[in-house]
Amino acid sequence: MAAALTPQGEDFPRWYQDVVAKAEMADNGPARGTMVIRPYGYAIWERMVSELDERIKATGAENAYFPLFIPLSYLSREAEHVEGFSPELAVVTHGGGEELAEPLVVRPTSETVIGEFMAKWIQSHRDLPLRLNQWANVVRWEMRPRLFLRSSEFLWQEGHTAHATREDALNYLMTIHLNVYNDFLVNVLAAPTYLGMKSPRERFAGALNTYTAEGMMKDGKALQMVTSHDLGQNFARAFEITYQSEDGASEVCHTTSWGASTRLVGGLIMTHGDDEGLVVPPRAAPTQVVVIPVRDDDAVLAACERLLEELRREGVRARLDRGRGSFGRRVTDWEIKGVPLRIEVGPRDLAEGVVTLVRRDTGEKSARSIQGLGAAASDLLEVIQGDLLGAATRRRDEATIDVTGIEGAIEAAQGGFARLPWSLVGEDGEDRLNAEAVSVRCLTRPDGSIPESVHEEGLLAIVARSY
RNA sequence: CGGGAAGUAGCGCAGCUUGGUUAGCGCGCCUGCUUUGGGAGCAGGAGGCCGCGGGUUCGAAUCCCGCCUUCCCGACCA
Repeated sequence: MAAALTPQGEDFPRWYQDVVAKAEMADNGPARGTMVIRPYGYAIWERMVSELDERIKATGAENAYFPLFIPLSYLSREAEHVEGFSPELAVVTHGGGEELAEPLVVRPTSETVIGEFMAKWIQSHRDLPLRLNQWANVVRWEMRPRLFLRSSEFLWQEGHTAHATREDALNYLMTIHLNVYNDFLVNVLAAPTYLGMKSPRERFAGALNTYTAEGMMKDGKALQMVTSHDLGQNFARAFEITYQSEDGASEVCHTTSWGASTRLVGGLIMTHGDDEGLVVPPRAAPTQVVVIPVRDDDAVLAACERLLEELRREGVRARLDRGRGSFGRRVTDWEIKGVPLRIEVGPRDLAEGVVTLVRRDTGEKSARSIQGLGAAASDLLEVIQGDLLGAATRRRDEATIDVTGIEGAIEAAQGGFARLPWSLVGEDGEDRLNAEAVSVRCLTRPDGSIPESVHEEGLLAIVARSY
């Protein structure tokens, strides 16, 4: 059988492109850096949206929508913010056939507009905390676009909150980072990460601190999966987001922002994919089980239909694939798309009262009784979910090497992550790493927990090549 | 944006060096028949502004200039 995809070991970037194309996830758009997300890719994104949205709402945030066009002057109000973003801004100078009095930027992120309206809506401590989230597209001009990983326009969720105290802001931010993002990454995407704080040079423009979750891709490079920012009072001062406290004094709010984007789809591909294609963890899969009749035979099709109904009764997202080409063709098509579990139904199976189950992650085949198959499939999906997390965690741990200096870190980063004391890095060390295309991905405590400050004693730096 | 490579049918490519009939091949697609337990077989068929624009020439996929897009390596980022 000819390989459908370039093997990962031969050329990983090429493998990635092949998967995106052959699994029918996305195409390049006509303008440089733009992306057309095809139904299958979008269905995976919708699974992510649904899981994230549910968790976000559970923390008390509400969805809203702010405009795509932002007056350029808004960006300028926070000095570091505009400086950080100006290289990647798309600016609209004309509208209705005339030059605009003030240029509009196409939102690269919405701290500024949302800040403006928070200032308007927040009067009293009784209005706090204000917790907003929006699902939107944003534009950041990219020099080197890659489907899902770096596109000039992408989809994301951006949360923005305002709090009375710094303590409340930080507590909430940690709830988002751990109970929303990390829970989603671990339990839905089966993607273990290193949680930590960004080094000063890697943090968001205008933030006091940025928290990250760094995933390890199968080629050993890091991908920032999500981001959460402690904005302190920087934006609150710039946009005059203030409130009157219980004792009547005027106080400046503390704000946060946090986001997760369509980049997660790229992260999913590179976390679990193999030489046969995509591997989607069951909880992230739009289709969890595909039922394939081995031949178009009335008895077989009838059995498939009954099976499909039973699976759906068990809450399994299942579909039937019939008639589209040969059996082998259908099998490989679904393998490339990474559907977690395949059920093959043929006359020989039916004669014995069984069907054949095939796991996408291991390729393992087993015959199971048709009786109670819905529940059995549902259980197996959970096993697969757990096994994928286990395998990804082992890969991450095995490819993380403790080193004692910059040289060792650069060497280790050729095939995975390196971990070393942050005190050994410093400005100079970070320069040397960056010169070798290696960067400090995050700072963590020795026990893996997230520091409160980059100045804490004993922090470790996780360094790697990255996307 | 700097360095490198490339754009010819939906996808992958040949043709270009040395301009010259209806621009080919594999896969895919359509029709029919036979098939179907791991990318099916036979027969017939459809599909091309040769990336875009300009130039040279009697004549351009082929030579020259500009632009656009894609891929790889760097600096920037979700």
